[in-house]
Amino acid sequence: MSLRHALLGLLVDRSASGYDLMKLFDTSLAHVWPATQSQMYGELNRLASAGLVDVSAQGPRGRKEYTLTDKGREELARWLAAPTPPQPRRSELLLKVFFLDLATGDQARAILGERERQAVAEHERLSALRAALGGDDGPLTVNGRIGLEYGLRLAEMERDWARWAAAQLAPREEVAAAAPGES
Amino acid sequence: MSLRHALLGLLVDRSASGYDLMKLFDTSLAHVWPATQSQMYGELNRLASAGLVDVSAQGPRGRKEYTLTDKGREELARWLAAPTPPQPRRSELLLKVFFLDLATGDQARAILGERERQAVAEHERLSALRAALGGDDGPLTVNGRIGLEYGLRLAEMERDWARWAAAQLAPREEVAAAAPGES
DNA sequence: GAGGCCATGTAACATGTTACATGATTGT
DNA sequence: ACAATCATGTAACATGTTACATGGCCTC
Repeated sequence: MSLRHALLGLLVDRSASGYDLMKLFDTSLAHVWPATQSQMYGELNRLASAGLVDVSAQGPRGRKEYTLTDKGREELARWLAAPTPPQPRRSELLLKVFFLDLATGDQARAILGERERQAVAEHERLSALRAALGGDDGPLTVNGRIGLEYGLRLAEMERDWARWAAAQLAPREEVAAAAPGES
Repeated sequence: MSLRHALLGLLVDRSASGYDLMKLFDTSLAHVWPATQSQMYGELNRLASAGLVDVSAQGPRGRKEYTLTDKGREELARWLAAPTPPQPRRSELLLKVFFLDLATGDQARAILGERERQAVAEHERLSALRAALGGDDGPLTVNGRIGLEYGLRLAEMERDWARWAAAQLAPREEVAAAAPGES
């Protein structure tokens, strides 16, 4: 239920409408906690009902500006202090790897090769982002850099793993390729 | 919708009941694709309706043994050959990191320290598992080792990242700690 | 006055979790 | 006969996705 905390967090140093929060999300949190527009408007209403935010102003087109309440601030603090259980990862890639012997050698190489490319692309994307951050060192930038670093390291790890895994596959193929020639 | 493919995959080289599949899951796939009992029975019924599996035998206590059909085999092959889109990661840890400046220094250190411990524990668990696999080299063991290696590398990456991140935090603290003394 | 953005919402559906319900069979 | 295990299922709820609906405001 952490979309709730993401929204509370964004409201800490500014009041904003659902629409504003959506935009903020897309340019910041989207990569660690994707959420759709539907979800956000729904959650904001629930947040208001629960008294964690207030509708502090009504604007032009039915615009509702939300402001964090003390109760909301408390909830956010509680969440930050609470343990973060390791969440079970659901990975389609690893599921395919589990059944890799059901695929042809070409398919297996394609699966790993594709992931390697994806990881490289992701790494480049994040590198560019980090470069754009520049030498700033405000608290927000420090946080951002720490999160970014996670993504960079993950991408490197996946890239290297995919290469390694493809190499593990190779011997099997040599055997399969040699056998028909020998018979 | 990959629970479906996980079940099809498990049925490739054996027929089994829902109960059997549940057990198999818990001792193998659970770490890459967690699923509950409820979900599996439901999915098996849907799989049977769709003609991807057959109820090949009925046993003692209403036991239904499922067997993969040709259509099911095709669907599995199709899935393996289809691209694996990188799935957006939803990470509560990274969400907290994003808001790390809202926490006290102690809280921030606790969050990262806890993750470091979790990563170390996970690494130990997987190391033990790998040791138990031994020197076998059947196709299943090769797959298993590749998946395991992913987990090991991920755990190492998280451990190192958490240490690095904690170090990034330190300067901020020194400033905060030094300032009162200077005044 | 038209197109683009601002702004919020609903409906239908898919997926996943927890808890509960029910009962048969097997081994001791 | 009792407990453990086998075996399947339903109900309620939470979360998340996609698509659609509706309309106001602003700028050119």
